[in-house]
Amino acid sequence: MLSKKTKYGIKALVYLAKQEDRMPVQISVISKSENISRKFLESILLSLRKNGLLGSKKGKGGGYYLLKDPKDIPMTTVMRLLEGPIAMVPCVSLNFYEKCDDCLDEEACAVNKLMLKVRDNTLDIFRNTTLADLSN
Amino acid sequence: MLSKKTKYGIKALVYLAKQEDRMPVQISVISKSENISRKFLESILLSLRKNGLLGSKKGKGGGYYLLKDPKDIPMTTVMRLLEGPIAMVPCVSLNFYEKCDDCLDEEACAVNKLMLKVRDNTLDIFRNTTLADLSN
DNA sequence: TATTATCCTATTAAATCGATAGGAATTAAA
DNA sequence: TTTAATTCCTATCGATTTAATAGGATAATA
Repeated sequence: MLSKKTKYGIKALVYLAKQEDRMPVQISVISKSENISRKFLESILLSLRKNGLLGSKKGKGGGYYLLKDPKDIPMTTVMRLLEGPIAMVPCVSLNFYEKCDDCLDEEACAVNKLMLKVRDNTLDIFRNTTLADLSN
Repeated sequence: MLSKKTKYGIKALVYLAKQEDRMPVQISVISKSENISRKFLESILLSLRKNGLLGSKKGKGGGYYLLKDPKDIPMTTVMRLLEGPIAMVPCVSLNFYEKCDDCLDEEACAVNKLMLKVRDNTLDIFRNTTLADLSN
């Protein structure tokens, strides 16, 4: 299940992607428009800034803005920052790989086999969808 | 992320699917073979029996067995019983649909749009993979 | 009757999630 | 130079979920 953090994060990023200019948008504006708890959204945007996706400006007229063109931000990046691994099990994860301790032979594991297929497909979608695609 | 319950459940089902005969297999046999906590596995198999996937027999020589031919058990069934919804958000779920309370217009929602694609692909894989496929 | 299993309910420790609180730091405008 | 607006940061909290364990009830076999 997708966490609310991820859900809200995507909505906020799409909101920012829809801005023609790159003027800062205040947290409260986004939170009202998207029905997201202001404080919660604050922490989400902060983490997206720390991870290099957003820029921010303090003080009056401040807010958050995208650092790159929406069409250059694939959903793989967004999902990994917000939700973490795209794979459903660590043993098929590209960026967060971990061996299972119960599993002796990864090649022979049914879960591994199945979830590898799912990951490949999901990855394909996220790679080929950008923030720009979602904001049209 | 896949829960251990689901992971263990799939492994146990595949183990049972590999049995040529339909003789009952004891929990402890599976738990040792697959490195799964015996008590935890017990509760998992019990729930699979209550949901009509497994049969059981008590007492000496007892255990669990599949009620159907592995090739007639698609992973959609298995996943829904063990993990619940296949969709990453309730608003794109076929069997567990729920409206988001923050979302006014589902059609216009970027998360909905994206996760619908993911669900379609994942569903396709689960529909076209049976327990028999995984036990080869 | 003894033994071997599943059945059932309850409990628990740890982790995660979603949200909130309150003030520090910074910037723009009056 | 002051005031208002806004992000920044850390800490905390309650609720839920997860993974696992415990212990006895029930049933089947030999």
